[in-house]
Amino acid sequence: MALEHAILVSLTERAGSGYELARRFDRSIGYFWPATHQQIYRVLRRMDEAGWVRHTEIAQDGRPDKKVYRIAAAGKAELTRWLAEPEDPAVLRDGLGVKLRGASVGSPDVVLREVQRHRAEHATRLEVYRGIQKRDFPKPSTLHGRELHQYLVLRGGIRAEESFVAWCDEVIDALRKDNR
Amino acid sequence: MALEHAILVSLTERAGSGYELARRFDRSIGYFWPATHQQIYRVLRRMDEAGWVRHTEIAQDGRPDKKVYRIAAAGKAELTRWLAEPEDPAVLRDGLGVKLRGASVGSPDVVLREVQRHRAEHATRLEVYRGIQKRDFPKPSTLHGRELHQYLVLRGGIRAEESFVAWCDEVIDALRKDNR
DNA sequence: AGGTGCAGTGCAACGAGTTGCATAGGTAAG
DNA sequence: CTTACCTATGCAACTCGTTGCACTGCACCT
Repeated sequence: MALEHAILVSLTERAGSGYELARRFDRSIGYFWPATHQQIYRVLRRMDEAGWVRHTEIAQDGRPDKKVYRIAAAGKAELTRWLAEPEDPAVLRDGLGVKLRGASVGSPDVVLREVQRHRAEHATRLEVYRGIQKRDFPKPSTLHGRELHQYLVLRGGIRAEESFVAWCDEVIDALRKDNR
Repeated sequence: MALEHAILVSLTERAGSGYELARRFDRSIGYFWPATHQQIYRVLRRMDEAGWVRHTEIAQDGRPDKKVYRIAAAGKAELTRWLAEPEDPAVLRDGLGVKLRGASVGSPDVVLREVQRHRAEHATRLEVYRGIQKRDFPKPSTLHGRELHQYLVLRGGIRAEESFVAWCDEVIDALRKDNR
């Protein structure tokens, strides 16, 4: 259960409201640990009760009030504890693999089109990641500490998407040949 | 919700009991869609009630009785329907990325060791997959239909693990250099 | 004037996945 | 002889994640 920890990591980078955190997850951490605003609100409240974070209510005009959360000492301790704790490696869980395995039940053509769709979506994500790399990390060899770590996480995303796209191409090619 | 469909795909390959399906998931489909026996039993019962599968109780001596499930016409129809339905591409969800991003909160050394552990585990999985490839698909160019599809799914697993191992190596190298 | 979208927090219900436990007889190893 | 593991199914309780909805108010487009 790492959403708590993903939020804590994000809060060490800077404080923020539930809404802001949800946006941040959409744009960066969420590429590796997706979460909706609902989950984030619930976990923030839980962590507030546990004393891992503190919040300050901020009145805004023209906009609803917001609660800005910042990490507390107990939260930082928990984060440090979790970082040292071994975790099970992530497992692959992809419905496309299941569909491919079942392709001969229906018509393989239908599955082929689905693979093409997935290829396109993964290629789009890949381009987004590459854009971030160009903009935010133009000179990787000069990076250190936190920035280096952020860069390396992005590299993981890029590699995963590259590998996915390459797999789709292999599948598309093989299915086409088999169809003739 | 694809566990239903993963089970249906497995049952089209051959009939089996909940226990047998759980073993099968451990060894093959589960590499791409993990499931515990608990989930499988529950879903089998639900599908039985829905008429997607039928079961026959089989008495065994020396062993508990078992219920062998086979796919019904409604199940096959549902599977065909699902195969044609577009699905959201899988998202990456890896706690190691979160840890890496938080590495500078604790000591980056601790996270480095965790990355090394993950590298080893992924390398082991990769070897397992390569073993299966060698044993079951020695001549990929001769494959057609269902066998080809199974091979391609395995290729996906191999590519994913290769890419993961390569990423770990990149991270390990970069963290070591940054530490000096 | 009306619709869409953004900022902001939240409830309620549901579905999916995890963990611990129970039962029960057989077989193999120490 | 006891311990441990395998086959086989299942309940109960829980956490995690998803979806739909509600309310407020401003800004922008048509």
